[in-house]
Amino acid sequence: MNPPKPSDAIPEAALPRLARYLRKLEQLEEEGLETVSSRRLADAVGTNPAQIRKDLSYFGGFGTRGVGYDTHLLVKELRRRLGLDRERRVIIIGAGKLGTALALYRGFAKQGFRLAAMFDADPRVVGSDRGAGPVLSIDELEDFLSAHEVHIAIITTPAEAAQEVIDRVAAAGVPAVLNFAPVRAVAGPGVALRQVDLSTELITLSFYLAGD
Amino acid sequence: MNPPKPSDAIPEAALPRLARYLRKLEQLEEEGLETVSSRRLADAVGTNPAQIRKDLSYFGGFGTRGVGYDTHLLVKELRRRLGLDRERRVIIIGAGKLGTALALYRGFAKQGFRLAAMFDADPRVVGSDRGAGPVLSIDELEDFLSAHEVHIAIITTPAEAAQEVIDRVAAAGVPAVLNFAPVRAVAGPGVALRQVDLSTELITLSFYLAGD
DNA sequence: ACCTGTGAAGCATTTCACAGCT
DNA sequence: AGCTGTGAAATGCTTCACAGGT
Repeated sequence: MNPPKPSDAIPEAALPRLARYLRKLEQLEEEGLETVSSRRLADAVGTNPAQIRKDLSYFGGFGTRGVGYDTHLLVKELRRRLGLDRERRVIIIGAGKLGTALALYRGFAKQGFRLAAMFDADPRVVGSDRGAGPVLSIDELEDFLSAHEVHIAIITTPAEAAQEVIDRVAAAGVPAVLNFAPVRAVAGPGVALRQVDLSTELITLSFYLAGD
Repeated sequence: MNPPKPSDAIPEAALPRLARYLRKLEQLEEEGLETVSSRRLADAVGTNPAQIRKDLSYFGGFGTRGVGYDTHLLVKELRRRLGLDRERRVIIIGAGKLGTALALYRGFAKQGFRLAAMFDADPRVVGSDRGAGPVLSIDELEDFLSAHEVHIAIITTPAEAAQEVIDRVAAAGVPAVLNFAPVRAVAGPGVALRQVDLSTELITLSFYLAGD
């Protein structure tokens, strides 16, 4: 009867934009704006209106023709669709300078991410407080993960340790990993893995300088 | 989108990959591999051979048919084309936890990036040593930039300060900026700007969790 | 009059497939 | 035989343009 609809998923490329729209919308909401048009939002985030409408349409049309989008509703819907309507528990593995910097990042809690624990392998660091209560030993990782549901693991270990740690959290059922260690890690299916790589960013910039 | 495009020939999207190939090739070179095929490299970095050949072809064909690529030559050419065959001077603005973590990152120097100075606005931080000699006052920024050529400015200030600082370094002639502050900054033409945004990364991961 | 939602056009990037060199 | 380099096809993403609702 009904032809099978090729469920056109939301393009990977749209997600970072939707996150940006949300951040701006929350700001506009705080400023008391009740309604926002795609043009208004596009100007505010530096893109074009068609892009905004297309991106929002992946989550279903919740605008009003002739008017625009209800700011509150749009924020609420975006938060829900992006999975930000519930608390997300995060752990940081690697309590060095970078891990500590991320632990202290305030924008964290603002979007519903709660830092549940930090881990480190160095006995001199274990037990100290880096912003999320006492740093736990990496030996306690599996015990902790079987006692607490954790949604995202942030990896800020040295490069050599990263892949092993990722395998361990994945095996313990953590469904998403953000890797800051400067290696290309891999994760099995069912685990979302994103990489943030300083050296790649610097090299990309370096290319645009190449003619100096 | 953001950085200027000096050469239409090479897609923006290929640059991070080329940086990754380079890192892996340097590793293979150290292991004594004289020659590498696109298939071998593809397996090592987790992509397919056609992608590798296409990407390398943007820089001109320096492989040998029937054989593969000479590892040393390929490393040398990639380094040159990516602008890594000369020293790049970098400053970090914002000597907080994140700026300090980046300053201490060892992989930095390995690719020819030299940290020339760090700046901060907080008088309690100015003068202390965070890994690149004494932290300078942000008031000295313009003086420093007119006395020293700087290729890349890394911004690790609070969100509120980022845009102003970017305007200042851009006005002083710094051609590339890497922004870690959680705001979407803008830069005029002629300034390459890249953004690294923790909160966007977390939200993107959160989306893939949305059905929990 | 204004603004959304969306097919379709226009671009960009990735993958295929094979000619041509070693 | 093996592998690169590359047009061409396929796929994915962005922008256009307008029908349709307020």
